[in-house]
This record gives sequence, C-alpha cells and structure tokens, in this order.
Amino acid sequence: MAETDRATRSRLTRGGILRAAIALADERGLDGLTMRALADGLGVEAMSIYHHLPNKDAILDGAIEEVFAEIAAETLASAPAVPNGAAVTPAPAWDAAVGARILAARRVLLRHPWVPWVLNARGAPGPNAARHVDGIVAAMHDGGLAYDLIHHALHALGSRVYGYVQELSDDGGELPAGALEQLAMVAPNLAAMLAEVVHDDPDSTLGWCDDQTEFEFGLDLLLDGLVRRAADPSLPPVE
Amino acid sequence: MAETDRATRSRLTRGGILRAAIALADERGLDGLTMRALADGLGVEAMSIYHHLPNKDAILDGAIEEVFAEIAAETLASAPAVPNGAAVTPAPAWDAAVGARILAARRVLLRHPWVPWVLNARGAPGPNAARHVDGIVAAMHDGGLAYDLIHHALHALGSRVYGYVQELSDDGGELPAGALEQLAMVAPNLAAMLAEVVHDDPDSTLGWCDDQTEFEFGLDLLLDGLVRRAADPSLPPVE
DNA sequence: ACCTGAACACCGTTCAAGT
DNA sequence: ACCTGAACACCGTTCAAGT
Repeated sequence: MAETDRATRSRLTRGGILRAAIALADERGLDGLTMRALADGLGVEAMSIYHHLPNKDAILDGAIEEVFAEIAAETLASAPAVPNGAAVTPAPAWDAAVGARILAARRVLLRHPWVPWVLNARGAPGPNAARHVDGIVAAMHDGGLAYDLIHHALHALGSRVYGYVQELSDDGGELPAGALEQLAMVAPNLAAMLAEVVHDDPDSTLGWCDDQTEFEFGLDLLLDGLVRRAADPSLPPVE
Repeated sequence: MAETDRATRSRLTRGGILRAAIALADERGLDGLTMRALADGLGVEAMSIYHHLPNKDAILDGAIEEVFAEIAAETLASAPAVPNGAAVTPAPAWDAAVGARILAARRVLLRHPWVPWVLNARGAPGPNAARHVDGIVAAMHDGGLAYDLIHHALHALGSRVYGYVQELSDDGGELPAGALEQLAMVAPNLAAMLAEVVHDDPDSTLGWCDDQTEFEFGLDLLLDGLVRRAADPSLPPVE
C-alpha cells in the first residue's frame, strides 16, 4: 500500500517530503538524511525537492515542527490543557503539570533520536514549538510564579524544556577490560565512582539519551529548587 | 615574529597543528576549521597534516584536550587543589568548591565558543577531560556525598560540568518590530513573559552561551538541590 | 621521513533545459 | 507548473609520486 503509493505518486507535497525526511532520519540517522537519499525514497530526483522546500534547513525546520505536533498530541493525551479561566477541578501543582509536559515531549523524542541534534544546531523554529513552551509558561504562571522567575526557570531547564539533555559521558555501556584500571591512574575518584555504581541500563542503548531515572532526577532537582524559590523569594540568587 | 615563524618553519608538529586548529576555530568558527584552511595557515599542503594526525576527528579530540589543559590552569589559579589527606585549612563547602571548578571551565570556554559543539558531537575524549571531572568528583566525595549521589549529580549537571549549557532560545537579541505581537497570537503566555522581561544582555552576543546570570542561577539551583539531598537522603527520588 | 599534487567519493545547491 | 540532468563549489580522505 505504502509501496504503491510511493511508486505511483510522483506528485510531491511539502507534507509528504517532511514525513519522508522524518522517517529517513529515524531509520538511518541525521547523517543518512541527505537530499539525494531523501529524493531516492520518494522515487524522484534530488532537485525536484527544491520546488517545494527552498533548502535543506527548511526541511529540518519543517520536520521539527511536525515532531512538535506529535508532542502536542502526546501532551494532550497525558496532561490536560491549562484552563485559562477558573479551574473547576482542584488545580494540580504547577511543578507536576510542567513535569508532565516535559516528560510527554521526552517520550516523543525517544522515537526521533535525531531531533536534539537539530534543535541544538538550529533551535526550535516554529509555532508548534512556541506553543509547547507556551504551555509550560502558562502552567507556571497559573501556579503563581512571576514572569521573571519563569524566565530564569526556562533558562535553567534548558533543553529539558523540550524533553532531552545532551548526553556526554555515555557511562552506561560496558567498558573494555582494564579500562577502569587505566582510568584510575589519571582519574582515581571518577574511577572509584564508576566502580561502585554498577551500571545496568539496558534502556540507554541510544547514546544520545540519558536513561529515564537520570532525566527525572535532574528534572525534579530543578523543579524542587524552583518551587522553593517561588515560595521564598529571598532565597539566593534571583537576579 | 610569529609571521617569520610560520613562514620559515615548514616542519610540522602535532602540537603546532593543534594550536593552529584552536586559533583557527576561535577566529572563524567550527565551519572555518577545514583541513585545507588549517594547512593554509600552517603554510603547508592539506595532506601533510595526515602525517602527524590520522584524521580530522583526531585533530578535534586533540584540540579539546588542549582546551582542558587551559581549564586545568584556570582551575588551579582560582580553586585550590583538593588535598587528599586531612585539610589544614577549614575545608570549603563542597558545593562552593564544585561551583568554582565549573565556573573556571566556563571562563575558558568563553574564549573557545566552538568547544561545546565538539563536546556535544564527540564527548570529552582524553585524560585532561577526565582529570577535570575527577576534581569535581573528588570535591563532592570530600564533602561526604556517596558515590551513588555523585553519579546522579554528574548526570543532573550534564554539560554544566564542563562549563556550558547549549543555548536554544536566543532570547537576548532584539526582536524585529511586530514579532512580539505575532508571537502573542500563537503563544500568548510566552509573549507576555518576554514583554515583561526586558532583556539587555550585551554579553550574550555569542549565540551559544547563555549569559552569566542565567548560568549561575541554574548551577545554584542544582547544587542547592544536591546539598539538600545529601543532607536528607529520604528526599524524593534518588533511585 | 616527510611533503606534494591529482584524484575519489561524497555533500548542498545553481542553472539551463525539458515537458 | 513541475521535474530532470549536468555541473559547480565545496568537504574529508586515498593513493601514487616525489625528495
């Protein structure tokens, strides 16, 4: 079905190109997403794409926007929209509401591991991304936070707002034999820590993503600190 | 002097290549660091470099290691080494010691704005980077934190351990006229926040780096939370 | 041994044709 | 209007020579 679709339909659409780009990046990674490979998958010549999207950056931006549409659906399914009138049900704590939105985004990004790389390189480009952040700002504002604190909070959360943190250590994997002993010669404390922390995270096979526990730990750390500062503005360094 | 140096010395060295690579990336950005441009600056043909470094990734890894040597010097100048015996002077609070090390790294990265991109793409590769992390682990361990909590802390701090956070919003700049009104139609809460937060950060001209206040706010938020969890292990979600 | 020049296999993209 | 094919200006890198 999808096969005949692809074979018969030589007519390109912006949406079809973006969906194909997402599928290709999901499957072969960001390096596999080239204009020529994308055109190949669409049964078309590379240059045909330029009649619907101006350049590759536009494809990446468009693909990211599609992903934020997915995030919006996932958010709606798990976190109710913020009512902008009086709440009929008892309002949930704002930090739980924010956490739910962020974790919904994370679930979607786990299906599209290349997205963080594009976001790092190009930022979050369009209205769908803006709406995602807007929902978080709204939840915080409804929780009584001042815009100034909300602004600091967005910076402190950083990429976590979009559901990811760039993983740098990749300590989940199995180190080769003797690696720990060699590390101990240059970084004994780090080696001692790694030796003690038995690491069995079968989930962290994706190199980019930290495992769920670490993500939630860092998220709670930040949200807790923000809750405390919202309650007691005399706390350390807001401005 | 440096001119004649470059002109007369056609003899290449690994160190000289790495220093030239750093200077080139500092000056023209990561995209400007190509094998051909690097060779040009060294007064040599592109292929000559391959006799001293196996490939471009090795150049990037080597350059990062040089930068971590700079960080070590900066750390030594501002944060005393952790004594591994009994402290003669009253030991500083571990969070202050960790913060000093991280802020020292940040000062160095401000001189090399391309480094975060390489670290994101390739991780921190060598012994100098390991020693930097080791100093932070040591400071935490001396402060009485368990290795398990230290491990969580490293994940929660993420790239902040190396002195940076990837900036995504770039909200410091001047928005074009009417942009805020247009944003308000799709993201009213976000727009209201931006409207209220007058942003005058002349320092944040580097797109990649958040300004010092935001960096320290997020850092303090995390360190405070870690201090509390170290003092009261019954707190939320350690494991 | 160290350095060179031409060439290869890729990129994204421009341009002049085709229908 | 939409799509094509050749070509351009770049990459990192291989290879066969040069000294």
